[in-house]
Parts: sequence; structure tokens; C-alpha cells
Amino acid sequence: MPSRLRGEYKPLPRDFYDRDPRRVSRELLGKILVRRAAHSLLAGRIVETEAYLGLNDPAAHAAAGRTPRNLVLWGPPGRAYVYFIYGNHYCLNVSCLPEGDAGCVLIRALEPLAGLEAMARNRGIDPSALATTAQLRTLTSGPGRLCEAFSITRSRDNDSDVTDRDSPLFIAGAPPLSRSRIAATRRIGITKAADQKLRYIVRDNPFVSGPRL
DNA sequence: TTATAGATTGCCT
DNA sequence: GGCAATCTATAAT
Repeated sequence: MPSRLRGEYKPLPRDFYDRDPRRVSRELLGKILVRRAAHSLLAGRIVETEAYLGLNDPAAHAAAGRTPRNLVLWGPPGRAYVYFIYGNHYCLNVSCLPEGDAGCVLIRALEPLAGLEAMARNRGIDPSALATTAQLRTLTSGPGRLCEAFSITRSRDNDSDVTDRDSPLFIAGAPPLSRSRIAATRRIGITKAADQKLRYIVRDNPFVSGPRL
């Protein structure tokens, strides 16, 4: 990545993630997911997240205890936890809380900022067909979609450090959003502990996936 | 050893 | 609104 661009994106420090996943989920809204590749740079603003609280959250992967799949969750904060779901899709999480605690944040939607044509190619979409908001939405609006757009896979990205600016995948800081621009809703697609409001969205942002309330 | 549900998406009607 | 795609962990046989 050119040094000019490198300077624009500063990773959040590890202690940002060494906190309650609810707090991290809320504060990750507005921050920037950056994918650095040999000749391209992909970036998107995080507009939707979900908190998973760890061992005591029935909806969390960690509720089953330590398994080969979820091992990263139990490690240090600020690592990418990537898993495969429904036989088709990857989802990206970031581990929270100190080593031994398994909380995490699921990244559910991005507003594309840079490298839109590369995202379209990764998604199998014609890059010339990105005129309308509805078309742009299909790039990164949804956890499986954003992983495909950013070429995120378990073999490539699981356990990578998102606080390292030299990592191929990291999360950069940005000014915090005011509380009034954020809404908390029920999490999507789960059956256990579905009543808790642990999904956080940027109000009125068209790149949020699913229902707005 | 087999069955099933799941933090999803795209295409069909 | 229904359904196929088809990996992973766990429950049931």
C-alpha cells in the first residue's frame, strides 16, 4: 500500500477491544475495515454490528465451550474470528475481552468507501453496474456479502491481528458517532436469546442490512 | 455412524 | 414467502 494511503488509516489499539463486546460493537460503528492487497486497497465504513457475549450467551458460538472452530475467541482481543456458515458463506468477527474470555463482535454491514470495482469483481457483479444505491448495497450489505467483497476466508484471515497496520486486514479509527445516530435492535437470524437488543446500526444508513428496528 | 440446526444469500414463484 | 447450496459442531442412534 502506498505510504500516502497508509497514513490515512491508523489501526485502533488493542485495548479498544479489551472491553465488553456491547461497548465495542457500539463504538465500532463508523470505523473503517481495511483490506490491503498487493495492488489494491479495499475500505468500508462499519454501519452494522452485533455483540456476542461469550460463554454465557446462548446465541454465541462460545456457549458450547472451546472447540477447534472457535478457538480464536478465547485468545487475546483484536483478532479476526472467521467461520463458515450454511455451507456457503463466511462471517467476520473480532474477538473482545482478555485472553480466556470469548466475547466478540460480528461485522454485519459496510458502506463501501474504496476499491468498489474490486469488490464488485469479488462478488461476481459487473463493475459497470454500480450506479444506484440499490446496486451498491449488494456489495457489502450483509455479513456473507462483505466477506465475499473483501475476499475474507477462514484459511486466509482467521486469527489475523486487526490492530496491526501491516496485517492484510485491519480496522482503522474514525471520529465517534453521536449517540443519537445509533440504534440498538434485536440480533438477526438467531433463535436463542433473541429478545436481547445486541445489534447496533447507524440510523438511516442505506447500507444497513435487514430490518431497521 | 447418521441426523439436524445454524450469527446467510440468491433465485424462484 | 419458499427453497437450495452444502460446512461445522453437536445430538441422537
